[in-house]
Amino acid sequence: MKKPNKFYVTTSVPYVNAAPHLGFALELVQADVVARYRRSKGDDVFFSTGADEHGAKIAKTAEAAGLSPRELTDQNAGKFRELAVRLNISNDDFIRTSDEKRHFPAAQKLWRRIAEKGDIFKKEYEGLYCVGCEAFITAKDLTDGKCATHEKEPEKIKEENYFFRLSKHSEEIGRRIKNGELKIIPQTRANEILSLIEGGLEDVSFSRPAKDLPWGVPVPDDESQTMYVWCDALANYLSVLGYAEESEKFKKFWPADIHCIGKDILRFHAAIWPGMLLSAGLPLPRAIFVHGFIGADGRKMSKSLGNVVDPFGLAEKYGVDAVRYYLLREIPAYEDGDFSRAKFENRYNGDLANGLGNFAARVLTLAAKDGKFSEKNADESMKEKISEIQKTVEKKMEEYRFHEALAAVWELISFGDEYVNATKPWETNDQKALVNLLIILESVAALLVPFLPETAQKIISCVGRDGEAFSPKKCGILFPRLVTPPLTAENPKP
RNA sequence: CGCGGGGAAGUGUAACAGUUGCACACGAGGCUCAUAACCUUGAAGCAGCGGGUGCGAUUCCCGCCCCCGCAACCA
Repeated sequence: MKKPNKFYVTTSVPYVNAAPHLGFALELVQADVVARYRRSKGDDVFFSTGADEHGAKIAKTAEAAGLSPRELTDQNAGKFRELAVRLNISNDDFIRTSDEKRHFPAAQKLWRRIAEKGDIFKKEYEGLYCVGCEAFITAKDLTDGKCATHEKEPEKIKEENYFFRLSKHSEEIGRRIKNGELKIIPQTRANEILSLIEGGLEDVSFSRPAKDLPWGVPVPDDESQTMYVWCDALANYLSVLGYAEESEKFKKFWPADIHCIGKDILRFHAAIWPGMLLSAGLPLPRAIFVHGFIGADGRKMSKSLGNVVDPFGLAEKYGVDAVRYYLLREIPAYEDGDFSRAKFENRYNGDLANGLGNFAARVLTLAAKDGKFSEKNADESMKEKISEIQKTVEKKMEEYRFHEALAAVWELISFGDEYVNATKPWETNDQKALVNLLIILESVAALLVPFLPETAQKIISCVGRDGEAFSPKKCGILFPRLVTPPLTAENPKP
């Protein structure tokens, strides 16, 4: 028997400075589809997500809320964990960077490995420090020599930090990306990062004085310094597997087969992270999948605009699979997308209620009347279409084009609807047609398992296959059609 | 000259050097198993602007305009 492939998929670890929003829900759902798809192909999958919890911003937010950083991050990380549950995400683990037992030793071990290679060095850093921001700022934050947000002149401060010699690995990183050992999807993102590397990567700041940043992972053998984000947050991909103790899990699953990330953190994952791994002598991830951002009503989603979409509320109102469907179908996998109530309800009614739901209902109602069927009565007329769609879905999934994979599945639904109209089983009671329809419906459901696990399962159980026999039963309404008041001049908002 | 992405029916999208395809919405017809759903069919785009190369450009090249990201911790 063939040993199953191992497959390690991750989301990034979101910064838990605030409650999760729809953008991270997108990442979770995309990674989940990958994980479920690989499992369905027989791979041995490990799927991790988690939370990035350190840094000055968290410390500040906590203070403002009258909480300790620990209290705040417990609260917020809890929400992210809950989001994964709510969205029916099949992650195998959830790693928190504030986990002193699991994460700290891994991050510190990685640091030591890099240090042993001579790639960490101390350097005096001189910069403009704004007391209001409690952070270093750069020239672009200045207006008339003053901090744009606090209207104060920044002070010149000298600080001693550790740096990581990223520059040394520049060429090798570029080489690996070019030859496909580190694949970046989509290609445009690879081009972007390559052009950056072309210019040579600069060394990056790797620590902060502990007095300024007490909330973080201590630098090994130097209590006066705390790790800056890179060696801390990125190390989650190792710590979740038990890197510190070289566990079996780590040996089996590293390197990651795919990191799912947002475009904003591409640089860190495609430049700094590979640089660190090269230095530490660890294999590089095989691929990085980069999704875009979700806007709301055509604008950027942001707290200050007050248009942040809450994924919990959506799941509550429309159901988990509806949210998953929207994210996977409406948002182009490689690009930015948009969320609006109208678009959501359009997709819901058009594709889920009228499309999938209605097709399932009509087939099952027709078939349930007669009770029992045997696959032997099926003919070949629709087999070709089914296998064509299966092939398309497979191909699209290999390229992580989730929206196009779903579009293909809906082609099969449409084919099924046409088939019902053409064969008129309610009139002819044609057994062959009914079995064919059950098989089409079953194929649709099978293809949807990674995308809409709940719904797919429901359909599969209603189709009622037992070996070659089917005993279908009515399924109830899968997605009740939404009735919205018509948009009129007097009533422009639903 | 910082880097990159994009401008196509009302909206959203795909492919492509050779009569622009699809989806939703809209019009007409059909059907009645189904969630007023489904099927057929129609109308609707001189492809941001200007130039170049070609027998021929939406597609390749150049310039411009507009939008949007990134520019070392916003998913």
